Amino acid sequence: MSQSNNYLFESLNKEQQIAVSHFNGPLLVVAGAGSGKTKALTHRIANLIENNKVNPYNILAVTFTNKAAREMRERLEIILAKALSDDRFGQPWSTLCEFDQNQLRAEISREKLKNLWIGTFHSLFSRLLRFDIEKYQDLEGLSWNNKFSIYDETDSQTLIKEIITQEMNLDPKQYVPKKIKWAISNAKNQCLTFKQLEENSENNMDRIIADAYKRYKTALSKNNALDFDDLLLLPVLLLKQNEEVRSYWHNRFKHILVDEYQDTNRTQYELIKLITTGETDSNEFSNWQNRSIFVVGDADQSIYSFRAADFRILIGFKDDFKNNLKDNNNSIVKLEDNYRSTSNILNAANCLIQNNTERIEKVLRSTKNNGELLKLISCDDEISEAEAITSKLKTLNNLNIDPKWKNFAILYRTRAQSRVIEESLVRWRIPYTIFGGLRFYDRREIKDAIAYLRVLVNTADNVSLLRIINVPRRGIGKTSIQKLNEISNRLNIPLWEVINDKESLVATIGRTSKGIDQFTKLMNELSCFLVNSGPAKLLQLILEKSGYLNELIMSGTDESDERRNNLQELINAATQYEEENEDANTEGFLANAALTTDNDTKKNIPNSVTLMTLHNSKGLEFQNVFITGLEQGLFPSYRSVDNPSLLEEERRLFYVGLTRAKERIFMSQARERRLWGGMREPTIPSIFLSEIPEELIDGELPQSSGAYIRRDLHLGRLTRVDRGESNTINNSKNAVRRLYSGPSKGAKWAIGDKLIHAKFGKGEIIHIFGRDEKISIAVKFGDKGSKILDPRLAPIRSIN
DNA sequence: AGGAGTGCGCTTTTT
DNA sequence: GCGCACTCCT
Repeated sequence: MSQSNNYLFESLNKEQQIAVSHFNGPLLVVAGAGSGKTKALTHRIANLIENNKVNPYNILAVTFTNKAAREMRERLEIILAKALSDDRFGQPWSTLCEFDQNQLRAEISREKLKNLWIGTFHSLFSRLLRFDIEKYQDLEGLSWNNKFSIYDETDSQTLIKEIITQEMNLDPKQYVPKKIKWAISNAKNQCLTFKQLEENSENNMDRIIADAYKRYKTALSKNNALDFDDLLLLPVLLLKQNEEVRSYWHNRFKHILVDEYQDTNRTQYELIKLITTGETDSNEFSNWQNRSIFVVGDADQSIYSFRAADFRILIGFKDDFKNNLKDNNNSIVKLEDNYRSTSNILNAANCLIQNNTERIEKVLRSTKNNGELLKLISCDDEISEAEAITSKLKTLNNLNIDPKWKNFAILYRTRAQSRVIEESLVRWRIPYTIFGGLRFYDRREIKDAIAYLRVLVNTADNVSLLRIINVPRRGIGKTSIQKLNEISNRLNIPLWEVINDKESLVATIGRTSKGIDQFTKLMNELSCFLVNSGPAKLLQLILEKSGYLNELIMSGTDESDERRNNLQELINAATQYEEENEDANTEGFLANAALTTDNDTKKNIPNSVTLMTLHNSKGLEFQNVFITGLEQGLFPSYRSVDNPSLLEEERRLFYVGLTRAKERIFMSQARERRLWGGMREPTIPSIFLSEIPEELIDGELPQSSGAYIRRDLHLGRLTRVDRGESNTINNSKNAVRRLYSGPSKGAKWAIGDKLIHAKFGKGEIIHIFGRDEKISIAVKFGDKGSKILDPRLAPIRSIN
């Protein structure tokens, strides 16, 4: 038997084989771009099941995106189906017709992989909560039940705004709900409760955030709702406090795999640790018999720290489980063979990323030839940049080198950059698909329809209730709603019950009660269908009986037609959901809808150029890649130019961009650019251009025009910063390099050194990160607090 | 109660 | 330049 499964290792290199055959204990797989990490993951799961005889029921495989989860499941199905092919049909997989292949895959999926948990963090742990949330004992006595709604960013922001303005009576201009939301989310992602936030608060703002966090939590509980962050935080709190629940999941999941480990945040990390070890204090754990934790990631591709992802978790993996390891050296495997890009591209990427201080040393080894040089295109302004890209596209297409538009991707740092490029593509009639933008489930009509479903499932959900109470119009205005809300709060009766009580309603608000009566009647009628009808039927009924559809038909505009189409698509999605899930119900569909983006369902224009942000390009590959807007203040972003750790993240983003390309890289830069519709401003070429060896670059060279845009720290405004010397620099390869030689080149810094900064004034060095040329210094500036600076870039000079 | 008009503020966004 | 959120007007 075991012999017959060697096929799992046939197509793997040595390091991949080590990763795949790993069985007991922790293993970190450092997987460079294009090194076949999905292959390692899927083959390992197959190996666990086929050779180690692990029950799929005991395996937990976690990803960050639905797309990655789906891809993993599909590839796993195929691997296992291949193994079954000989037995079943007496012939190899590749010779089977598509129908037989699909049959076999369906069988694998239905039988073998039925109990395998593979999915995103959020979907898997919301599933866990559906089982166990009622066992959670909150310190403040708050509770949830398993019909909970999942609030998206908009829903929770609505709630927070209400808390800030109504409950706390604060000025939303001074305390911007979006920022408060961000701060709360950040705390939740660090696994911090509002109490901890309160204790650590240093100023008024901190205290207000902690207070808002507390009230927000109460409000969520009142609505029987959770936000995205709670789907991870609550399981952590629950697993910590409830030994029984913890040991149940610990005993179930004996083999845990995490993809894109560099993107985990503290809460996700805690979660993984709790389930892996089954202990609240992981240092006590040592029994790795028939148990493993297998994480795959690349610190150099960590680009989501602004969402609280912390790649130091990956770097620290080795130490996390150190005490428990028999053999420390076996806890890390590096996949460095790259099967994607030419060696010129990889050399450029390797050199660039060397400039980062915080990383795990690794290189990308090419398995291909040199290929072409990286092409640098320098343009007058953003319009000629777009034109230059378009003309390059046309040339390559006409030369018949790459006769397909789908082989091109145009990447940019900010969405705003796409418009000019689109205009140019339209002008030259080049088909393109723009990636990202408004999510399907973020559309107004979709959110409305979903809100109806949510209220039917969970009548406590006031955010949804208030969204639809007057949609379509029932003549229920702001004042009546305010009154009803007041009654609800005063008497501590859920809003739904207040409006569902006809008699007291007439007594309190009189005439407007007619519209509300209409609404509650509708909802009561619809709720009869909740148990016996699936979500598709229910949606159909909602849209018909509420008059929503009618209103759209009556208005008859293009926009309303589009909305109707979208609603039809929502019903189709519900139907599909029912078909794909045996025990499909409306609750499940709602969870699915909340946690699904439509990037996968989006209709792509066939054979078109792809436009997307650099962030969106992670995990993809293209034959030819354009990286645009390589200017200081744009890429790297103006928020990062004088912050070393943010700059390192921008550099990783550029690294991600470079490593998307198989054959060719085009980098473009404009000497002047119009930002936010203002004046055209001269620019400085991106520092990253100077970090790629000259001999790898072919191109018209960037001219520096001597200014870059950055945020003025005092005014909070964007200002143009002149660099006197840079005007004199002309067309020379050294131009870019010379620009960054900065005022403090060659200066040696030590802890305790005193210096003066152009903006922050006098300060003292309290810590030094990195060494040699690549240091950053932590400086304490009297009342301005501490900053981390790059001594090569910061406007500083030493004083003694 | 709801539509038109004005002013402000601006990165990236797996879920 | 553009979206949005809030205000004022009807």
